[in-house]
Amino acid sequence: MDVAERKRLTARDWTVAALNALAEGGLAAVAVEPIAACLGATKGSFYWHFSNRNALLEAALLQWEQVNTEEIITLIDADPDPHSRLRNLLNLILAHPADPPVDRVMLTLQADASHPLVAPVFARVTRRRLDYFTELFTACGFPPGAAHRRSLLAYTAFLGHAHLASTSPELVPAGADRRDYVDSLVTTLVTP
Amino acid sequence: MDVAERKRLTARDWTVAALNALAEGGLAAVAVEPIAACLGATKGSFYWHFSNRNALLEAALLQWEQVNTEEIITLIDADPDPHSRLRNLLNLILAHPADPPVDRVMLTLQADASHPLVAPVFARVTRRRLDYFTELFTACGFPPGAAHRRSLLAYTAFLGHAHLASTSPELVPAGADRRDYVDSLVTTLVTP
DNA sequence: CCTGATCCATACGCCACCGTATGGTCATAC
DNA sequence: GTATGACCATACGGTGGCGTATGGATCAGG
Repeated sequence: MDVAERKRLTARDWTVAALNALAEGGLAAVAVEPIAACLGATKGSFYWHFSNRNALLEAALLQWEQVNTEEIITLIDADPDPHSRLRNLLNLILAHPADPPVDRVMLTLQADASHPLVAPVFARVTRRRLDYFTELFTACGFPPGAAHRRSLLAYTAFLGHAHLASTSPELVPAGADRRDYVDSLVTTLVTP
Repeated sequence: MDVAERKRLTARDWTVAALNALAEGGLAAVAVEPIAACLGATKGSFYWHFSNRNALLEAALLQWEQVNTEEIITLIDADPDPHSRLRNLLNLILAHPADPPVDRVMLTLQADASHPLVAPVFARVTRRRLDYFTELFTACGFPPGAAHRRSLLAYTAFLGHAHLASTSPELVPAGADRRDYVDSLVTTLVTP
């Protein structure tokens, strides 16, 4: 939670902390004073690195967009086989909540999706992810319409899975059950 | 938004307004004074009907649980054919956001799912909905394991669909596309 | 060492919301 | 008609977060 015993903070420290707060308590938790306390500092430090709360929010959102979408796509794109890419991606994003990367920010942000700073980032991320899924299904040989429909199902299943895993982790398959579930989902998405 | 020209308010008026606020702006929007203003009243009225903000929240959550889960289940259960029930249910909950009943409260509440008043209601609703899906697939002849897996896919697809429809309605199929999408989803869920 | 720049703490005013206290209004019972 | 109780407005103190101002600390270069 805290940053050990560092005396001087950097702007990045604040955006990381803000992103954690965002994942934990939603947009309302991105509050200067609580985050300062959590970092062992005060507002005086914050207002040196950022002009105001919105600037922090903006930086945190951009960082989220970068880390949690673009980096994952470049990671997955390393594999040359489209079927492998699809399987790897689903296996990654349908991870059990015990593993970290269920995208909690996407969920907590949903409540404030109409916020002027959130909306554009949100729209870009959604569009990018859906387009990538469509690209994957197209590479697997599906015609445009079918590829789009399947990408929709894949992405909504991911979102719902993240939602469920985040609020009722005990209802989400784990271990061998999870493997079976992912396998059957991949099969469902790739056949006919 | 407002309640026209009624002079006296009832407790139900407040819970309805609270539920609207919840769907619009999340848990933080369930604030006494703004809702009072929205109802054309003041706090003095509110604290006559409720002991405090938590009481209002609790009432609103119970009402949501009742209207948005139990009533839908009893509505669907009127049909004797399990396949029809499944189709009707999916057709209802995968409605286009232009139609009302996409469950926005479920989404905005997600951000504060760990709130002491929200968590139990949330857990009950999730469990109830998943159990009902499982019950449907069992009635359709699936063995327990498969029924559970399919209920999981159906419910997560619904959640993700609601999420997507709420934040990027233009990316969700409408009209004839929607019918095709629901049809293909029903087919996918009911075969093998 | 001294100085300037960087980084941060403290103190302040502001606003939004919670909850309380108190008194006013209005309908109905009698 | 007036008394009672249901219903509501106003005014108040308390809290927590935002943003500003100002000065203290710390470090690098000369």
